[in-house]
Amino acid sequence: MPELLEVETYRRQASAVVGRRIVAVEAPDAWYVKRGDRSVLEPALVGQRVSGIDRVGKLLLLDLEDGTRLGLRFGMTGRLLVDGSASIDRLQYSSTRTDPAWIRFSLFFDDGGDLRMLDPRRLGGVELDPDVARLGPDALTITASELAAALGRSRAPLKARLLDQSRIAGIGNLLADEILFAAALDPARPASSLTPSELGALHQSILTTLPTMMSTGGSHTGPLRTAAALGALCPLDGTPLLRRQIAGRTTWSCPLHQR
DNA sequence: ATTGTGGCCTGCCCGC
DNA sequence: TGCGGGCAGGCCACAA
Repeated sequence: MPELLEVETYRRQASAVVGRRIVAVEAPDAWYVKRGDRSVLEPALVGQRVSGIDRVGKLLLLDLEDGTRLGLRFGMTGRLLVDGSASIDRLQYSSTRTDPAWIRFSLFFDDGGDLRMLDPRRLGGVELDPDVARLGPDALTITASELAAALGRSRAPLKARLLDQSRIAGIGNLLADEILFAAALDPARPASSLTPSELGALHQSILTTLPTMMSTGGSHTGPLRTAAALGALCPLDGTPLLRRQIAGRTTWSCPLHQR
């Protein structure tokens, strides 16, 4: 999916619908509605005003005036359209086209506007009152002690823990690689093997990498990803980058400075 | 309990 | 130009 950065962009964009009243719901793809279908969504949503927009990790939340929350998950290829326009018109590994057949879910508002989800691969979905407690602290604001707790005494690869949404919410495959690259840590290191200073470096890396990449344009704009695409040499020391599968995901790292 | 694997879906790109 | 294979930013159920 879009990772945390893209969903944060969606959140800002979706704030435009706060205060509007929902007058209709379109859910043409039953698969896309989790834990229910349109017959459950429609009575829960129609007639209600959107009171706020929230985000936890990669989950976007529309708060309604009666306390109901609608969760939007974007999977790997989901995009958001508000009033017909997109804040992100290009997603890595998704299409740049806007095929109407890919509209999986729409809300229509009393002012004539709408909010739509476009998702070619259908890996996202919408869910009424999703269980937010299953998510760990949001990566954008995680504290050092929360990070230490998230890694715990696990022998699993460091990267696997960073990707575990129940431990830390929001980090996807590309962000995990960039964070570990900037922290000079080997993604395959056991999560519990970090020294206090390495843990501090990892925390700093999360808190600086995310805002930096947010400002440069998203999860695919990091130095590591860029270098991997260009010739697979480490931008810091010129060493050929390593490409491996870790936690089941393609993983890029520098074998020299990431230890 | 923790950790790893496979599957879900579909579009796109590359090489033949 | 057409086609098959491989790839993909996520998430969940399942098994060891």
